[in-house]
Amino acid sequence: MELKGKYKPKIIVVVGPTASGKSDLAVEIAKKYNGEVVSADSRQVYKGMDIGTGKITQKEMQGIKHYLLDVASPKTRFTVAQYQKKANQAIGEIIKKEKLPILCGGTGFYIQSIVDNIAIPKVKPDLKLRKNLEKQSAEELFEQLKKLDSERAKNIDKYNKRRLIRAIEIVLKTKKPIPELKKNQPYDVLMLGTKIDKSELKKRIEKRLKKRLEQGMIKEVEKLHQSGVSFKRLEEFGLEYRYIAYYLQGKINEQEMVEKLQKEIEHYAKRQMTWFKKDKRIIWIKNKKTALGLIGEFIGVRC
RNA sequence: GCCGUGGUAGCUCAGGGGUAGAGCAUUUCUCUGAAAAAGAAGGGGUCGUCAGUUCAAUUCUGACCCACGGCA
Repeated sequence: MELKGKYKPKIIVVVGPTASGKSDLAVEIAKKYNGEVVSADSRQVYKGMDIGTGKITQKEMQGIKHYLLDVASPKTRFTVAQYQKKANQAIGEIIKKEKLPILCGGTGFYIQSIVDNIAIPKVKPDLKLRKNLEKQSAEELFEQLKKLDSERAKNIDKYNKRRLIRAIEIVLKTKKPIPELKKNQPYDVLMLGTKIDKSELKKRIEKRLKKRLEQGMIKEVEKLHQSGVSFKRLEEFGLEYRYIAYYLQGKINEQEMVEKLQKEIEHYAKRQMTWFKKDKRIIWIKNKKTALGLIGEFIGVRC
């Protein structure tokens, strides 16, 4: 007999680009296999950001419990490190209840932080330091990093200030070079991807965008701003929040906003696919039935 | 019909005697506490057509075609 501790807990992961039907699938899986859903979305963690993020509604949840939604204020900055901790806690909780954890979302980095348990350097963001470094050019920052940590400098994107600043931040705080990225797999995962063809996805994005505008997406952003979320912060969130913020400030008109958003969301979906394509563990599924079948096999339940 | 302006990358346009650029779009990619963020690379044009001048024309000249505006 094998030791029980050797078994890794099984979790299901559902990924895919925006508007591809992940949330629905996750709920179906949960219903069929006694599961609960852990969201992996870097924007849905924020309270009050609902329509713009396409957050699942209470009704759509169909009684299935969802974790990692509404866990932070948009006035604060939520990071992967926090996500990693909270999501692992949630997964632990679900396992304790002897239910099936379903990790579902479109933020590749967040998914990776759980599935591969990446070791994120334990250096908290130092906004003051960042602001100071921000004044320098990418070239200057790169030169600095080269002196501080030549290894890291070798494979960093030397034009990307944000990355350079973070790298310098870590070296300055730890006084040590950044350790190589460690990965391990704490869970036994079945990764499923929802994908639809390009023209279909475009149509779905368009339809969804229209619907959400009718549902009061602009009002939502207005409300956030009134409650004290600055336009600058809203712009930082990207997509809906960024372009609606531009619109509310009169920087663009309504038509420009809608057109730009459509394109930007399409771009976003593509960037997501660039990330997910690399992960060969993902099984791209054509329909729900095959997905449910695969899961049945994976967890050893006959369907 | 006449006059004017313009016809350069998928789109909007810059340029200018030695075979071309920008922004957006498109394609591909990166990702170590901001990741819906932040970045990188590539493809693409016989410069409206035909002729003339010239060593050389996409650039100058002419005709023609097309678009837009004005006048009849």
